[in-house]
Amino acid sequence: MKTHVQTEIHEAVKRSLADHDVRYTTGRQQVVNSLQTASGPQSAAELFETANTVPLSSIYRSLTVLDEAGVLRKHHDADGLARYELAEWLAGHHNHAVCGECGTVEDIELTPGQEEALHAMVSTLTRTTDWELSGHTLEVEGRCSACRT
Amino acid sequence: MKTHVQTEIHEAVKRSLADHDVRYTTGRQQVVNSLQTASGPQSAAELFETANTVPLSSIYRSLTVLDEAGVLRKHHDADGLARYELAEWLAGHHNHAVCGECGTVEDIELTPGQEEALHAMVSTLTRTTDWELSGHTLEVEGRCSACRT
DNA sequence: TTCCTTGCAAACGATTTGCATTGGA
DNA sequence: TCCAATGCAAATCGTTTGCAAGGAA
Repeated sequence: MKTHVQTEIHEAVKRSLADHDVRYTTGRQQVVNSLQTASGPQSAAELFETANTVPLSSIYRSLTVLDEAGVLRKHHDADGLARYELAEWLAGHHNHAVCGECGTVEDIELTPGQEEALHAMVSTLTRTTDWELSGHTLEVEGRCSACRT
Repeated sequence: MKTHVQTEIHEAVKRSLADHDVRYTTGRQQVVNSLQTASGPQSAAELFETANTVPLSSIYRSLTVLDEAGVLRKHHDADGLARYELAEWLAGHHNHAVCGECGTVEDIELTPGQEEALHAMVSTLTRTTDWELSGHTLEVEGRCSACRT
């Protein structure tokens, strides 16, 4: 697993979309650009402000297509609002710290050793459940620096 | 942190609600009962089916009140649907397996040794972030037994 | 009595979709 | 050319809320 440099990302996305028989149009590129430069997961409304030449409905459709192609990772904040970020294979694996007070989500990185330990942990679960397990995320909760003050 | 036995739970919930100056009505008790016996986080619609003497809007209101009183834990599935479960201090700590295909969430328990390892991991994070960390959940993703067939 | 709570229906808001038009391979 | 993609408006659907009736302290 490795992180792609910015210029590589569009190529990688284009390939992924091609595999799904969809085009990498300028509207979709704008969405990827915004997500790439954003400091955290973005909602459709936020992306609409960033790239306001693209109508909201198109942004929703772009997000859906990109998500289905495995380019994005979708999650929801405390209010249920959908937020997207580039998928792990594009932006790298990371875990999340969720603020119980304001709902902010911040990316957290573990040491390779810790990630390895997590991975081993998940492996043992394969034996105790009848699921086919593929990935993991450690979600840590607490209060972010802003809410602590 | 300890798990309460079933009969204790209602007492604990009643006390929590009293602290927030709200009553523990029969409608709210039904919601807690359903959550208690469920195998995973429940949506308002699912709770409505289980306790269909209580109208949907009341279930929503009960969930909101119980959540604000710290009795419940709220999260969202892949489709953004809100799902609730009893808070950890009532039902005990556990982790989640999320099916990437159907969105089902199932509770997973780790061994005490694994939980200890996770806890240690979170402790080290306290030193590398400026957050005040309080809890953690390991989210494992994969395909549930039903979707594998 | 005095509030809190409930039921019902109407209102909301994020997201989706129908359909005619546009645009890229 | 041909079909995917777009824009706009209308439709969906989970969730919230206003208001009058019911209930517990």
